[in-house]
Amino acid sequence: MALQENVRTHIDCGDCPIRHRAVCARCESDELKLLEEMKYYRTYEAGQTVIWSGDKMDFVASVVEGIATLTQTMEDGRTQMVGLLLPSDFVGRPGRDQAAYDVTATTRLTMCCFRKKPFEDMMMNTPHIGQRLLEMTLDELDAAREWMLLLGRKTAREKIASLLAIIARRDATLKLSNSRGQVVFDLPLTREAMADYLGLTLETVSRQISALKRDGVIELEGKRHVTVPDMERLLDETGDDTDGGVFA
Amino acid sequence: MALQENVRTHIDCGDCPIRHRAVCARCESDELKLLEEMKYYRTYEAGQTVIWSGDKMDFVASVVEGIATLTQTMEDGRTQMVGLLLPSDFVGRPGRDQAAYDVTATTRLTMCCFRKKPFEDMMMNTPHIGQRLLEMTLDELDAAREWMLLLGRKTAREKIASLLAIIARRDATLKLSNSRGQVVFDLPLTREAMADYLGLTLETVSRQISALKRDGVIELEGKRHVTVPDMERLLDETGDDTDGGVFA
DNA sequence: CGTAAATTTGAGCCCCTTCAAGTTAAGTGG
DNA sequence: CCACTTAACTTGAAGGGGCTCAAATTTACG
Repeated sequence: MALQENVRTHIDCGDCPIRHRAVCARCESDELKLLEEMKYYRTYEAGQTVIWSGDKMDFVASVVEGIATLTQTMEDGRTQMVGLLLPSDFVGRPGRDQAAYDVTATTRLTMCCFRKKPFEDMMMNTPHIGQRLLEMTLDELDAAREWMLLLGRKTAREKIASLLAIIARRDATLKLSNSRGQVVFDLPLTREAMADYLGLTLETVSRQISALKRDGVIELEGKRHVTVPDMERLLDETGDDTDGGVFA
Repeated sequence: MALQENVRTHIDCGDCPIRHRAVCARCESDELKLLEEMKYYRTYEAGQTVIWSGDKMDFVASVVEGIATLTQTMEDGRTQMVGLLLPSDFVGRPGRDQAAYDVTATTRLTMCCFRKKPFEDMMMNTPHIGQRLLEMTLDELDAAREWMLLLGRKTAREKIASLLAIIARRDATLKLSNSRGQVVFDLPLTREAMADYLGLTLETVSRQISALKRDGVIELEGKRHVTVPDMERLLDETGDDTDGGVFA
């Protein structure tokens, strides 16, 4: 079992939970057939490293289930998370054979991997994959730029509120709770991972979470289970446009 | 002349200085012909706003000459630059009709604009444009992530050194000076623009530039003309891997 | 129940910001 | 050509937000 634990039996693309959002979203059934042939599943335990920066990558992949992080590290150990990978997100870059970032599973993680060479060949011949990948990459670029604003200009309190709002919003769409009422979710990240995401120390993260709790913006059960009694109130704390934008 | 100053006569794609690096880089001559029909040039003076965030965008464009910035602003005025647009860089997003960021010319700027609808149609039919755009977007995403590390984890001194190194390196490739010896260039940005890029105040930028000058890392003539006597030394100050990477 | 990891909390300090003033540089009109 | 104006930049002094170092507390788990 030890050796086999990160190998999974084959799943039919038609039954895949990320079928309509992943890089394969636009593929026709004949294209899916080709993908079926080059794909394989791998699973990782929480905390396991999926890829080390600089490693040779002979595959690209989609996150099927679980959460992973993309991080960059300086020589002296300073670490910055540069991406949070959720189900349907894409890992790896066609045309590059060495990983640029560390990829780490923060929960149990299942990935749908494609052997790189066949995948690249397919990208050349079928536009649907490249089109979808472009769309996803543009979305990621927008997310990265939003994060640049957070890292460069927001206060610690605003940073925490922003992170909580993002997680809350994501969970709200999944659980279809009324997004302006009470929202409940579990933090998928440790305080240290949050610090690495927000460009803070873990102590500051802890202090600001305590402060938000003290001020009634959030409620905590244990360390990870969060209740947001008033989403509007949390959004006020992020520093972002409140109205959500007639134009946005 | 006032009304006409931002309109330019037609330039043949074959003679275009960014022909081999822009979004059109992979196009065949028949594809270029199609682009010729939907393109037009516009120029802007230094300081002029090209697009306001939220504006309706009926075109996408390539920077032909000059430098522009992409910035995001919070309600209270805090601003963060999220991109620096150099010749051959692409502006706008196919499939989106409202600008997500402010675009401002920092020098005299010439752009090659494509009417959006025809451009999008062409992307559907000719893969070369989409392929190149994907490549460029992935590069931008990498740049944005490198910037996240800078914003989140670097000190003010390291931030300044990193910015100078990027500009120096870019100018070095253009002027083919020996990249490990003396490098000379002009800063294309004001202190305030640098501050907005680096997530600092303009006072801190000024102080750190003075400090680097005092320490002999750079020499200044006037406010904008910079000489780097020892590029290696400057790179040491950035906090990045010195060796440049056997693996990188 | 015991150990280690995750988290919280405290105290002091330092880097960067804020506020303020002074200096340099680049026009502009007389 | 020079006074005037304004934007860009530099420098100083003081304060604060987040960091560092340290210890206590909670939680997870064998």
